[in-house]
Amino acid sequence: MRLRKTTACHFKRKRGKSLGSDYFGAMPLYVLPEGTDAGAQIPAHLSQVPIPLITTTMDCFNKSVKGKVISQDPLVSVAADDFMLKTVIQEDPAPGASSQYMSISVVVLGALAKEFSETVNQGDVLVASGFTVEESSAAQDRTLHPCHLLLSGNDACLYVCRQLPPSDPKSPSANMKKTTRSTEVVRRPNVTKYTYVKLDELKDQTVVSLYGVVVFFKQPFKSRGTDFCSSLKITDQSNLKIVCTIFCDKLENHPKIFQIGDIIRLHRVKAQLFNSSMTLLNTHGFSVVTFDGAVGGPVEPRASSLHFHFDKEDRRIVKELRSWAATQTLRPPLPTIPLSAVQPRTYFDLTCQLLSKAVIDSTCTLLRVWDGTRCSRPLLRVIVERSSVEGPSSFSRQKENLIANVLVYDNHVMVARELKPGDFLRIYNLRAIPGASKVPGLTSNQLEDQDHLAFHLHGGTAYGRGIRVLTFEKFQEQEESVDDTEMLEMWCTPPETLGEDTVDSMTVMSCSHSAQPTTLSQVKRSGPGGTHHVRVQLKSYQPRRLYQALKLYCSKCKSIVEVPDDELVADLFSESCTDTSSCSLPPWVLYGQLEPGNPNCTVNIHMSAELTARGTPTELLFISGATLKDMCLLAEDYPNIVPVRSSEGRLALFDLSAPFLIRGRKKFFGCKRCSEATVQEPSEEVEVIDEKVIAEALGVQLLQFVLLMKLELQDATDTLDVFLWRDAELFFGLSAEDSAVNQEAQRYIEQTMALLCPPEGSKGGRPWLNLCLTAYSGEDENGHPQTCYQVLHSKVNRTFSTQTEQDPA
DNA sequence: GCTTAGGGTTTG
Repeated sequence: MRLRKTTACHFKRKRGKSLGSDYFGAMPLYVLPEGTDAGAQIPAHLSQVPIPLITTTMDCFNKSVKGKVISQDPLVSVAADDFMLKTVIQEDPAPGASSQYMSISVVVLGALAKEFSETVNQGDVLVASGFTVEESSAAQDRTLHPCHLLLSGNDACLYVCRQLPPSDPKSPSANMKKTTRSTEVVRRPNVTKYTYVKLDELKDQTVVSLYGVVVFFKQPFKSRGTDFCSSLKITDQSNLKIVCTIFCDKLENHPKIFQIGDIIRLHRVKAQLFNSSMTLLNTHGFSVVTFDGAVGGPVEPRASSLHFHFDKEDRRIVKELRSWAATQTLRPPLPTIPLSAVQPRTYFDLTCQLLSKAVIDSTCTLLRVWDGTRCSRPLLRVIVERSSVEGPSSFSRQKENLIANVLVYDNHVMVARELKPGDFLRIYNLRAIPGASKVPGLTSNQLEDQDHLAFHLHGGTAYGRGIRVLTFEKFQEQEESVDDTEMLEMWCTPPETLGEDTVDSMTVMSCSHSAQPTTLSQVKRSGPGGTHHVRVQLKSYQPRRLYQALKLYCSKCKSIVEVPDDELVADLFSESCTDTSSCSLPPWVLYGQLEPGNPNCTVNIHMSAELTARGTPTELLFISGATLKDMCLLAEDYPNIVPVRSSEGRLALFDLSAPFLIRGRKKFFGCKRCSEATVQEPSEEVEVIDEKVIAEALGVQLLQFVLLMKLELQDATDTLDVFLWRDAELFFGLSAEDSAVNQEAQRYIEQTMALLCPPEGSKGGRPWLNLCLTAYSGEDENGHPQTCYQVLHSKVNRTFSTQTEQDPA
């Protein structure tokens, strides 16, 4: 078994260091040797839960779930260096057992998802731990569990047990027995070394693999047969231009081509002579990967299949083709132009955001879009019935001036049906048409708009005509090339708030900086030392469970430590209960015993002579021989309980793994590093006895409860991990100390996070947040400098009501 | 299992 550091070790190493963004980073995936029994290799503290018994209310601590990988979706890149992957695992049914809910979806997030995609094959046996259980929104059948496992963050852990191939895949007898599907199941990495041919080496009826530069492409369109069809033309250093046709029933398996100049790698395509020209057609086992064509840009494969071969040699070929292509005139001078640069009667590609849409008739759909720029010509208004509009049916006058009405026809109507308001689109071969052209169902008052521009996407796929929904990264890439701050602002502003007097936000800032709002990509470029105001959405946050966000902070040595577990504390106290050795008492102590509730224990009470002299003997009690439960019961009646024990014949405090003080429901802890604890009574001068006074008297460096969360923020330009820590109490409007003991407060924080980051697919979407960020120099886990970010001076627009609070400790 | 399309001189 490949051993990795555990998250606990990871944490320990970080103690006392400034907060780096790796704080929640390490997520292990263990690969067990082939053929081993997964069960024998899994840590013994994990107890396996059968898949049908999984519920959202189960305690996931030290639990594991085991199953065979029966399907895997491709790795989804949700942001730079952040990934998501969905897989389904299935448990072998016990003989005679019902087959209900024998399989469950597993959603893996972050770096673990990437590692998973590179490591795990269908058929492997998986053991997952450190997961949470969520209700699944996916359509369910009787075999698939209505919940899914979420593996995210620190505790997520996967053990992979490889299945040995049933036999030599190359042997003819094995091939006879196997279906196409099972060859995929046992596909091993690194078995095939591909050789790539140049376009002038193609021979009729041969199956080859090759690289090329895209010089023409159509978005996949529905063929008359069963598949979608992608049609493209590619070239390479041989300067031949070859038409390539790809049939595939799944859209996601089609080449992800965004623009002319993209690099494409094709595996297992067949060369065919057609009309005396060589053409290429996909054949069995076909796969495709594409890359951006920009010289010097990152070589990031855009693949749909989970298993694809990619190595240094591929990287070299991509770079070589890019350099070659740069010397050719392949790229159109303007790949896409903004609305502000559109000329009447021209065809162009438009990158835009869909605001609303309306079906006009069976052959025509209206898309209302904008790209943040103002068209130099007035835009045609198209009036449609309110009831047929999906999305807002009207916008303010100011917004209307920015909105282009795009009429899409025929085959594009089907594509338009799938679009959702808010989607970012690229519309290829869009035509700008002046005047009130005939639009089905339009009223005569449209004639007023004779000079106004309308936009048509004609039927058919000629000239690459089509619509593509842009992924976040693609949009971001487009964004980076825009050097117009006004447009940046537009892009970054949610449509529903632009131009309105009140800019809604779930948060308000209380800082005095006059910083102008900026984008996350600008924040990233600025480096450490600055303060920034951003308008963002909360994409995700860690940890998901509030108790994991509660930490203890030492203001002296600046370290952050975990809150000791109640069970461990209880064990410590219980252990000392059995210790009956006597000890000498300090001269200031008055001693008494309590009626033993438990015959094995003697609860000893020690009081301060000073306080007794003042007439308040029970204001501070030093208690030994009591369990945690007893201590807590005493704390209900006495304001300050200090747990003590006998150590080497003397009265002593516990090791600081235990609370040094219990006040009501609150437990207070001391810093192990900064405390020199001894049993002492408070000095004479003090009037009010509180945790600070007691800590000082005992030589304990008091630890402060803090909330520590990592938020992943997003806007249209980028994503950014920031910490919520120093001002977390301000952010939520309640104290971390209270939230440690108050269930209402805990629920309030969890509800607030759910409001800021509603689950996928919920109504209303993610709210926008105005936040003040500070950038500072921190360290990563290797002690290398790294810029970290914190949310400061920002408060959620919500109030925690303490009315329901019964016991304010 | 086979087919689909085979770029294109757009035009509501």
